Amino acid sequence: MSLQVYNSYSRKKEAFTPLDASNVKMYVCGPTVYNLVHIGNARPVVVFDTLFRVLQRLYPKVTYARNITDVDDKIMKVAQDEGVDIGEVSSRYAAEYQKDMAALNNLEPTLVPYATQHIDDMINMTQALIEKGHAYAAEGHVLFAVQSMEDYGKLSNRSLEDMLAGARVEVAPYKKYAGDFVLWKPSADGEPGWDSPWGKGRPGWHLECSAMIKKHLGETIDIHGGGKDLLFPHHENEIAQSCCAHDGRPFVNYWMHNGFVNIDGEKMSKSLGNFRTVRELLEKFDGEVLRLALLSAHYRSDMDFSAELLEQTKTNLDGFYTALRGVSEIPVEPVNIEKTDFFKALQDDLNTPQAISELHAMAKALNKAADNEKAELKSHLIAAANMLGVLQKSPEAWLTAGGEGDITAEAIDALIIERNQARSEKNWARCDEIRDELKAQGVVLEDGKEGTRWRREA
RNA sequence: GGCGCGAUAGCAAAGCGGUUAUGCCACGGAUUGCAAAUCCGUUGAGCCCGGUUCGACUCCGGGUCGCGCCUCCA
Repeated sequence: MSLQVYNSYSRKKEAFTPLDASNVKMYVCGPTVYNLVHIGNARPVVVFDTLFRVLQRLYPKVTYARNITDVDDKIMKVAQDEGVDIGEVSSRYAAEYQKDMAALNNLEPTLVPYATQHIDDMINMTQALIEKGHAYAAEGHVLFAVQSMEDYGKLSNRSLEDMLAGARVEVAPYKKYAGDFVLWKPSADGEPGWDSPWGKGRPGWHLECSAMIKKHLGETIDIHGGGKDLLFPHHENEIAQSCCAHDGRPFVNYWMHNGFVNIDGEKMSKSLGNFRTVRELLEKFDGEVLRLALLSAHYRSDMDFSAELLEQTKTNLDGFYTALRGVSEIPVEPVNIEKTDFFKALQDDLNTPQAISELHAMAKALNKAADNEKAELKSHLIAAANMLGVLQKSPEAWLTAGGEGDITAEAIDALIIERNQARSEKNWARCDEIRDELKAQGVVLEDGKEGTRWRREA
């Protein structure tokens, strides 16, 4: 079976057929960089990074772009509060974002376009939209006239009437129609801005994605991803801008949206304040734990992020690493995982829970394997885990890594030597004493055929 | 008000119109000086009410509850 993806636009699972199989094009909405990101912001990154890995396995070349929004009112507010230039705020948090995403084993996208480096492209697109009768200038603003587009609202499945009926915002006086949205807005003195045919100003939020996609990936791309809260208005407006600027030619063939990360059943969001930053979670949990936890639910469903989930995920990873530790001397050989149930699960609209279940089956098979089967089974497990972006560390390092204040490896080894001496003398009382002492410090001893191993337990 | 999503065992979470999901936890057994790890096994499920069907957790209808979008948001 080939790759199937759920397309938000058709609201159906569809077979994936790229426009150009020699170069698949994917774009995912990145962050607005004005503070540290929370774990909910990390979900689309991990999800589409995983899809990126799957696509790379299936196609010779995949061009994956994930933008950075570095001009925005929230960035301006932070800059003003700190008395610095917006560039200082945005470059600082873009760097922090890069750091957090790398800690979650996300690959670098092929392209990371920045909004402020595409102002000309945005102005050009805005001009084209005005010329084609889809936009108008008013009081220093340029607005997109949604009524000029027949299919407006199709992605988010809503009609203009319905939207306006439920509108909770006042309509700006310069809008000809309440649903029109801003392509370009004026900047006051002291606010960041760029010269344009409509005066000094800055782009509206939706415009950058349309302009950057056109510039770097072309008029029509294969996959566009993001959180489901972007369906409306962001992605709806992107479609409007791009399709209308390109005389109705298709913009995106497959729209994909991930569900939310919840805390206590409620959406985590910066505005609600109930968020957990990736940075603070990384203090307690390895990036692989966060990543596997995010992949433990199907990407389209909402998931609750709890300490229990993370602890359970940590236990699972310990299990995988324990299986690998037992075969650490066995070399990895090249294997083809495309025919495995694991890879089939990923090809079925990125069914990561199913894939993880297959990972458990692989680990179990490895644990039970005869010596002559181990190399192949180990190689399969590692190749599969690579596809999910986990099990990237050495088992030894994973299982023995300690934090500050933990008993040192040297001290543990010394006690093990003493205990082995006691064992040879059958001094079981002393043996158990040492075991208990280490256990109290979170260290578990495992007596095996080839001597005593140890690992740390949370 | 409009549009949409979900409800699966103690917890997490999939597939599937009929045959064990899986993981964590719990319990039993093998193994071990004792453990750990591992293996084998057990308990335990599908919100409610109808309908379709030989048969429904799975399809259809109606409820109930929870969540989301319609405003910045991954």
